[in-house]
Amino acid sequence: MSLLQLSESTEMYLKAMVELGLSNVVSIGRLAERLNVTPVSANEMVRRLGDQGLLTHTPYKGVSLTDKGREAACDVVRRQRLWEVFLYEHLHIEWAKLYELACSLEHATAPEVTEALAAFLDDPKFCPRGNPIPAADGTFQPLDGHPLSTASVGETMEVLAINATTTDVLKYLQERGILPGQTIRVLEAAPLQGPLTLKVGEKEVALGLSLAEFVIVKTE
Amino acid sequence: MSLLQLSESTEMYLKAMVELGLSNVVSIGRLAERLNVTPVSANEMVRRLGDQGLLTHTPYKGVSLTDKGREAACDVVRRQRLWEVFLYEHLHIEWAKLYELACSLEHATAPEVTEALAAFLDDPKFCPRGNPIPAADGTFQPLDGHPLSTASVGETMEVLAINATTTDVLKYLQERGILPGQTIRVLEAAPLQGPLTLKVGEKEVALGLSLAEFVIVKTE
DNA sequence: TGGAATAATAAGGTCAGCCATAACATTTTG
DNA sequence: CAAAATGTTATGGCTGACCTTATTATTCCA
Repeated sequence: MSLLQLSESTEMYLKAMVELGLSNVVSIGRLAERLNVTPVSANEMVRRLGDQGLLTHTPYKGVSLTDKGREAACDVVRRQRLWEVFLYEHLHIEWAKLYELACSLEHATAPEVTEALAAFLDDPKFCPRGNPIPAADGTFQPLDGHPLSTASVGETMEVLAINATTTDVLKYLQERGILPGQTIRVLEAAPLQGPLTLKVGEKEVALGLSLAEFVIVKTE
Repeated sequence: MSLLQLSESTEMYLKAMVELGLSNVVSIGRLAERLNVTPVSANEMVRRLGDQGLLTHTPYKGVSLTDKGREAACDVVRRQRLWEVFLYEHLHIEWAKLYELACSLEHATAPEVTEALAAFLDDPKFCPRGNPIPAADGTFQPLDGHPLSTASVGETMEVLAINATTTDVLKYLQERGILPGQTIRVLEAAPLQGPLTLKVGEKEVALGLSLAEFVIVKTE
């Protein structure tokens, strides 16, 4: 079990690493973008986290989690997603706000509260955005899916999860019916990184590629 | 409704002001002691909070909340105590740890979560330590009681609330059966600020005066 | 292969909320 | 009423996590 005292900022970096792909090498730029800091700041912070043994940074290549970092990160993500479940299922908080509200709570949650919460919620396996919840022992089964942005025209898919975090993006997707469980089909992909045209339920929806990255789908 | 963004530290100062007596003039020293900072730091911070219009400081006399400060403080205390109820009633967290664990959560709680939580808990009026929970509209009915430290020999009283916050103090009192609802009698008060000897249930308990300050009682 | 994009590094700045030390003011108390 | 306790103010310092600006290094791609 992890015994480290992670700062709030550290937790955000770790969480971002998981959200950008648990085992991926992530560029400083992408990390900075996700965390809304400048690349220079991300670089500094990555050095600090490297010093703490949480991740490794290969200059000009990118960043990846160490085993220690992965463990800590899973713990953080577990807390985050458990709170999402609680806020949604029991407090009936608006779907699009779950991430942001759960995020603040996550940073403030002691291990015993995490586990008591998990028990209270009956050990849920997925958060309301469709993402898997790491287990108490640190095991974590990433989704068997891929971003909608990599889908090809004609494909019919099921939305597994929404990987976005900001309320506005979540609201945007929700308003268009792009939610976990939904079936969608790619009707058209505009050239030059243009938007996708999707069939979502009965409706046709245009979706920019960068938004499509947040939508994790599984081809049926 | 309060619209200010209060820092965590600010919230702790406001909370301490309520806990030391909503309408009392509190000395910098007492505040510093409760918050575990040096008097110099408390002084600085009090100046900052004064600048924000949350409290007034009369040099050499003490500090008291302004109306604005009282409103903000009640809000903070409401969140704190609602979380205590949740942690106790639903997550079955150890009584003595409630304050500390709820404290972290409190700082991370958005207004909509507070109100959804209150509804979920069915608008409780008291926290597990016996303290009243301020209402959503800011009204707050302090307890009609006084600290055990001011009781006189022979008095029989009911414990209304425990005003302590640290886990060790709460645990100490719990171990001696000094809990809300309990009836106690002062058998003896040692001179020179010495300890009280109490009858708690069947047992005799010695309790230092400074601990007795945390025990709010009502003479029967 | 050379220019664009991306990344790294350096230097210096900000801000909140603490700390210590020290000098000085006021209040309480014995 | 004097000494002790308490409170105030000033100065300077620290830390974490950001920021900007500027220079330099590397990688990617056309």
